[in-house]
Amino acid sequence: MKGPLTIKDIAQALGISVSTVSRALKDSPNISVDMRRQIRDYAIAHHYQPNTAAANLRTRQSKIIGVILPEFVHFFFSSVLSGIEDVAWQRGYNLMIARSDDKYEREVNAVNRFMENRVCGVIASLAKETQLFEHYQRLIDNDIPVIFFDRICTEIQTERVVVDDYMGAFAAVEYLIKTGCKRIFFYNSPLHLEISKNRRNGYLDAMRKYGMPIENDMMKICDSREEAMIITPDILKSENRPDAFFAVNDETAAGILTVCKDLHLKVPDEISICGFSNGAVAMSTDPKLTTVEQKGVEVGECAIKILLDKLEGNSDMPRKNRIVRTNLVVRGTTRKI
Amino acid sequence: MKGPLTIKDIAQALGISVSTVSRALKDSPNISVDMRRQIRDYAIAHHYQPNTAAANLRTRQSKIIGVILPEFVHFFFSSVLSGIEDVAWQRGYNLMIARSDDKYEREVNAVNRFMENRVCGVIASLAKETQLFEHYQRLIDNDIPVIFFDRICTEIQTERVVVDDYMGAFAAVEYLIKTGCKRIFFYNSPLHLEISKNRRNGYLDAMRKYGMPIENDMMKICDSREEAMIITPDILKSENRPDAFFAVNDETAAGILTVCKDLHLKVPDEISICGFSNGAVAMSTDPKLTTVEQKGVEVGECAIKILLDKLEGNSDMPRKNRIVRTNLVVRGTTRKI
DNA sequence: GGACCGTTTGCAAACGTTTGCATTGATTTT
DNA sequence: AAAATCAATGCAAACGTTTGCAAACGGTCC
Repeated sequence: MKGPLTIKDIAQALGISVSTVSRALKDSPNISVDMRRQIRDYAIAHHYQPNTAAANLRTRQSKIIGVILPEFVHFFFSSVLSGIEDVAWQRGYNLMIARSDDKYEREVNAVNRFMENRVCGVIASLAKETQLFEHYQRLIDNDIPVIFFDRICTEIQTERVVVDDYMGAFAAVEYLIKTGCKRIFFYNSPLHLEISKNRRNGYLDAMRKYGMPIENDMMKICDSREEAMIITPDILKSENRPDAFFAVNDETAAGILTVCKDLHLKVPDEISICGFSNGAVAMSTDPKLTTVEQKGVEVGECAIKILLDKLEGNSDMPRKNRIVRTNLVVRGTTRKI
Repeated sequence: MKGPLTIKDIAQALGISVSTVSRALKDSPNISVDMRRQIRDYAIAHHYQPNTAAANLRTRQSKIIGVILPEFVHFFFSSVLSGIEDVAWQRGYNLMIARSDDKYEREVNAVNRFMENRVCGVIASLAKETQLFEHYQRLIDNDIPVIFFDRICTEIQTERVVVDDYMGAFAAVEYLIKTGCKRIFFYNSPLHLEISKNRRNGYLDAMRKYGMPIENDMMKICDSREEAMIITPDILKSENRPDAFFAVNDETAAGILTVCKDLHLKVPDEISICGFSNGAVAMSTDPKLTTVEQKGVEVGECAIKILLDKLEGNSDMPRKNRIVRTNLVVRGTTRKI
């Protein structure tokens, strides 16, 4: 019946009042040092664990931050989560987590639950499906700051942290061009995502800069290994086949690579391939994948730092967007310069 | 100053008492249907979000379950998390998450924070470093059920869910033997982990069953690509070199594969390789990796189902351990039978 | 017309904290 | 010697729920 030890129990045991215990436990200078020591000792000896729910109720603010990710089994997203966890942990915050599974409905549900649990802030990357944003607006309206990363929402006025998709794509395509590729195909994600637009612009600008002809069917919507395995063979068998692919993630690039090998096309001599992410698969293919490194951990750290600074009022920097640089990791699926 | 809408606000607005509102919102039959409708409508119209912290305080039990993982950027662990999230979500529970980073200290800290947040249960996989378990015992002592998975703790009396490491290893090694391998090396994780012992036993029993000679230096402690890249070359250059490797995870297996190719040894003709996990890298190597599939999602689902059933008292099944079967996925790094 | 009953609602205490303010002694000032 | 100051502690209300119990109401029964 009796739950865990409370400050009331401590007060009773020591014959003092709860307020004294409460203050002593937070090292208030109002309490004499030996009283503080006495209380602290008792608390430790009896494994006192403050009930944060009660404290939160009273102070109307929690130390829980909500994180919404499209997927967990995903190199980039789990890296971001690692980054978030690391600094949240250091600064005494807890993480509540939800997975949208790229579904709008689940995302809305996650937001609702976070509100019910009175998280003090939210970090999110949009589900692919999501096109409405009132749920996030509701958070903002309730003074719960929201930070978007990667799959950001431009319709809501809030901070964002993204990877430099434009420059990543630009640099990759430029490298392909400089190593002599003439016909560079681009496999991209659906275009309503900001990241897709930015990568597309990077691709296009690089192509234009070097006066490469661009045809519409050089750009495909394809962002998984499975899709790549399906659409790539036909493309490679056409008379006017590409001599390079730039794919939106490493899995897709790996799929392309597999198809190339099946068709006995030499990589990188006949076909160059470049991915995006630099996850575990990039090191496992043969040859190893040239790819754009996306520093997930850094993105996560950055997002939570912005959030915590905002929460704690250290927002000396009112900058709204933060761009984490990408960099091209050249390996075996592209030629040398 | 005024925070979110409370039942008190609703009561006031409707000129009724808070208890009526509270009961109506939980569809108590004590409240007349039109009163219930009225209250519900108002609540929805004004986006009422119950304050779970307050409710938890009163009822002394939360709907938050704590999850401790060694790592997030890890195919198996993130799969497990996915499984956990999925059924937690369906059954109305929230997830609080922590990463031990394989450090004992961080694990203890995570447990403490979970206790402070009054999670109703914990699912954990031990950090590699952990050899003391009083922190988990403290949870149990406070009636917070703990379920271990994969890296389980045998010193604590609680439920566990593991993958069938023994049979996974046995089947893999048996397959290698049946395809003609004679000298099978085994790269394992440190032996204080239960999973390592079980896989070792699977390896040994399979070897014994077929009368294969076992030498001590055929078993190495090596569970990362980097280590594999370091120790494997020497092994392959020795006069009495192995003709097969069984590795404790896919990354390690991929490392071995890379070394083999560097040394121009034909896989699988001269050397067979089998991994463990069946993650993304298993599909990306060339040839694709033969590996023991470890159904992470299933493990996660299983763990949380056991936990929730226990919490909700549907523990009609008092079984303490649950073993999720593994199965051998034969691909290109082993010969055909 | 009083006793009884069932349905619907309200009262008030509790959950474990935090915190403004009051109280208590002790010490210093006038 | 009374007044003022100060440090240390206690009182009590509040945070937003839940829930046992009492109250009110209308009706039914004898």
